[in-house]
Amino acid sequence: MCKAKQLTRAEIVIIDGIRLGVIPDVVTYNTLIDAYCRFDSIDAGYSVFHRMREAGIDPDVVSYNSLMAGAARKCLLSRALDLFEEMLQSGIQPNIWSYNILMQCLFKLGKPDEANRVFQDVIISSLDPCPATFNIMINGLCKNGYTSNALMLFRNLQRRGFVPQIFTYNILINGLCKAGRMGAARRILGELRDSGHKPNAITYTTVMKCCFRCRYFDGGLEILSEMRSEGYTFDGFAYSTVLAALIKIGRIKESDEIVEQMQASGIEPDVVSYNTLINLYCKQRRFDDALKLLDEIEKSGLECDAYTHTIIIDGLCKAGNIDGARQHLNYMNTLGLGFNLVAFNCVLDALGKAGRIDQALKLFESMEVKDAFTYNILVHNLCKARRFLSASKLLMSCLKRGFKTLRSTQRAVLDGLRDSGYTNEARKLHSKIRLAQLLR
DNA sequence: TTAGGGTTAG
Repeated sequence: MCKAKQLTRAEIVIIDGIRLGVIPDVVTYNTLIDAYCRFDSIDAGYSVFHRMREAGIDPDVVSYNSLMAGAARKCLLSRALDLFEEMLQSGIQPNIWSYNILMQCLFKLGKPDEANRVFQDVIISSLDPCPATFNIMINGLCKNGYTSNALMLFRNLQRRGFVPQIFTYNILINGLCKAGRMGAARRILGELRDSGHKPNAITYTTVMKCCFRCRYFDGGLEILSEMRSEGYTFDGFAYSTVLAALIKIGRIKESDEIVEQMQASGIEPDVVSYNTLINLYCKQRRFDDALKLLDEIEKSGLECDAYTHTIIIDGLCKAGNIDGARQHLNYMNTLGLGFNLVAFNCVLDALGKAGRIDQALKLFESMEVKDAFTYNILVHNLCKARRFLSASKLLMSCLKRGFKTLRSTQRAVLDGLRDSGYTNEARKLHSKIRLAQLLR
């Protein structure tokens, strides 16, 4: 039975109770508010909240915390802040959890200074901060780019007797990895092991992802096998991470092995796992297998998404079947998936690479949205077709729009202009490029 | 009630 139905049944039980003279109290209502916010919607939680008032029962701090947490979970951050205000105005004293949620919302809103002010207030108040309070602070600081401050807070807390939890270590390791501070991340990982905690699945996937991001693929694969030997169950997320990383660097044989392991582990693939597999088959030019997977997705009750079709389009382009790719692009439009910039960019590049530059230009004109990829692709292909003046004009309009241009794109145009005798044009373009760099 | 993570293009 789904959660919403279970909740409806829970309410029926309460109504039956009322008929029998059992009046629900604030705890019963709070349980329902929390469950509705968690498994249904914040509005459903609100509805219970109002009915509670109508029944003459006053909401308490737990009722407000449940609503605030529900709003924060759904990223309705200003709504959560309004609830905090409303609680204060109703004369209800917020507890440490109200402040925890408030800090979390302020961090998510990109207001670390305000979150820090709340934290300082908590510290000097009579409220007892709990481990989650510190974890929320460390995480919020990391997420807002204040990794050094997060590390400093961590050390200060340790000096004052705070014993970090696995949560704390994971938050910090993730923050340091994302900030590129690998040495510090490694030190904290060592401290985690020394503390007697065992790294958990989250620690492993965090570090593994970081290895892949730094292009340290063998290190990532080692973590994968260590994780397996430690008995951690792998899920679709971990497999897709590894698989996508291997495909990207062209280690196709190892990709096949991962697919076998994934299939043997009995994990039910979701759309993203299917998409990653389709990408692998496309890279191997196994289009029949890729199309079989499309059928399998539909049969399993899942729906192909924009990624699925874009991967197919790119695969067809890379295999030289541009007309097939264009057909699939049209088909994609009929599915109501909307305009997909990546798919258009793939076709644009394929047309250019195949020497069909006029068709590429026509496609470019027809595109309702363009990005840095679009411009760089076309500029490169115009250079390939030795149409350097057009390439230069396009590159300038790309710079004017504030899009990033690749150094290789700039070089292709400048060299081409000079080699073809357009030295004035080359000088003009060069100064425009330098100006754009200065303004960045 | 606080932590991580997956898919496409130059």
